[in-house]
Amino acid sequence: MFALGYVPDINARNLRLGAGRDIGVMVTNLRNSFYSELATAIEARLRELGYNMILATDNGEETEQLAVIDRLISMRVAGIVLTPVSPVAVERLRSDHVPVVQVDRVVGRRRTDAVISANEQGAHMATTYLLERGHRHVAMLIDEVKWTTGRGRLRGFRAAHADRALTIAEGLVVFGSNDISVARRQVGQLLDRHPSLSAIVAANGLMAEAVFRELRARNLDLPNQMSLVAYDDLPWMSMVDPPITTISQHTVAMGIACAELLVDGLVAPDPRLPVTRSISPSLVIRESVAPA
Amino acid sequence: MFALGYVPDINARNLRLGAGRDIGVMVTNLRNSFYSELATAIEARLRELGYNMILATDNGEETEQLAVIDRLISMRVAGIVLTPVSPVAVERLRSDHVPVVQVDRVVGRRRTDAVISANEQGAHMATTYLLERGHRHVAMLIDEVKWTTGRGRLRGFRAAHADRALTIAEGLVVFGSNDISVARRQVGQLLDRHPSLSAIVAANGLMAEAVFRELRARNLDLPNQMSLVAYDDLPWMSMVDPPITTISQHTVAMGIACAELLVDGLVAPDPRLPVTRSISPSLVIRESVAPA
DNA sequence: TTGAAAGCGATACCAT
DNA sequence: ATGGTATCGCTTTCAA
Repeated sequence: MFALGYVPDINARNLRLGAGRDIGVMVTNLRNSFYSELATAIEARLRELGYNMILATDNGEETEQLAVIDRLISMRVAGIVLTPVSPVAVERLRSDHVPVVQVDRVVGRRRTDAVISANEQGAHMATTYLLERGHRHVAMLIDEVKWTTGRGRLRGFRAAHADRALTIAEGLVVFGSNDISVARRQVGQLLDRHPSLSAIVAANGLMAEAVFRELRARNLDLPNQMSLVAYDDLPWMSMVDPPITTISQHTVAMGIACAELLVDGLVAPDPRLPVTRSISPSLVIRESVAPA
Repeated sequence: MFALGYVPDINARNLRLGAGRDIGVMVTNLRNSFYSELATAIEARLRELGYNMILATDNGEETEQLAVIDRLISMRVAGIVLTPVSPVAVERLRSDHVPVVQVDRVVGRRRTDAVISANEQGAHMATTYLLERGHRHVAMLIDEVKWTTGRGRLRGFRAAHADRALTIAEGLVVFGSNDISVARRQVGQLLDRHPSLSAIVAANGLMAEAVFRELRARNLDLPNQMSLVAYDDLPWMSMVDPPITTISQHTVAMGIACAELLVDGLVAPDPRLPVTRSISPSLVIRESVAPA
């Protein structure tokens, strides 16, 4: 009989030490592969750095996010990485002196460490790619502008037009629902009302899916009758015909940055100023864009 | 100043009580949406039952699985749901008296609670659907038969032929690599060597992707030159053209069953015999099959 | 070098 | 009812 079977009690250890080597990671959900890839990358890097990830989801709901935060605090995690939903959640962590890294978007007035994608730059690239190919009636389908993510993407879309002294016609920025079937209907309306439209920028994976499905349902030829640039490189985008040109956010790099930034703050002898790491996205060119 | 800011220490509580209301859930990875959907469903049901999920992944590696198990045991979780990799992992839990539910596959001689999909039945349905449409040279592309999952699916494929007194030609069962590019090459060889082949059953999502990509690369008309039935209903399968006919495992139902089975065992006054819940899959008919 | 004891925070129990 | 106290297992400290 060898010592197999004995496993130290982490609870006792954490209790004695006040905190352990667990890091809470909270994302919106696991179905969206942007989040699950992000979590996977964070976990891998944390492990290398000697920490464990405690993964939780909040469905993008403020109440759930607050509940999860309480749970993580009660576990005395050493720090938290989260896709923030509400400034009060972040403020709660700050006031409890829990090291925080906000990822994907940033909320609140007081700054914390953060890892974001350069959304404005990404949308600018996507839009410019279309304008360069002669498109003059380009729409953006976007689900929200209440977070930095959506705001940045919309800004990039506008800036790309402004750079070439082009104006965006009324009604070409449409705010899509997160419910895919209503988003599809919105795409339909857009198509009906703007016959001159020749290209669409979809501000995230779900919006891209709505556009793609509606175009196919209407038998519109992608890319010849309508061009599409998406945002986020999801698995289906390389499988469909034609494969979709899109902006990749380099999710793995973002996850690695989250882990490193958090641990860096943890081991720092004294508090430093919050730092924001911005990861540049890139355009992955496939076949969903044709010249106007 | 109200009582905000005080959060009880779960570590102290768990230490005192010996175990808490945390349930460990271990799956292979989070990128495969079968697993992430499963985890999501388990978490939702656990939460309703008053438990928290601690999610971990093991990349299908025995050493990682054992390490994760130690970590979960050291946290004194009340029980564990896992997609098992190795009998020794399960035996380890058993000998530590940790309630276990095996999900998706079952390992080891000693039985524990388990939730599995009726793999044989699913593959039987998929194969029969093809045979009924006149296909006589049907291949199965399968990644493994070392687990109950793959063994069941292969058995179903064989049984469907046997039921109609049909034989499966030499070389029509091909063991595909988990590396998608080598799996594609294997599909290519299959196609080259068996010109009479008219349909393929892909035993999981990855194998289906390999078939789909190789058919498209060769400009083979799906379904008219080659029919395909997949296993697992992944997001891309409804987006491609033609959409893929496949076997849905009812992942959400499986997750719910895991949570309920585990909690049932937890609250039972005294130990009961292990129970296995088998969830019947169903065929979702789309457009990747044509008559022979 | 080795060993004994204090203390972390929540809980259960017992005594008041 | 109400409050004081021992206890869980681990780490740290202090003494022998």
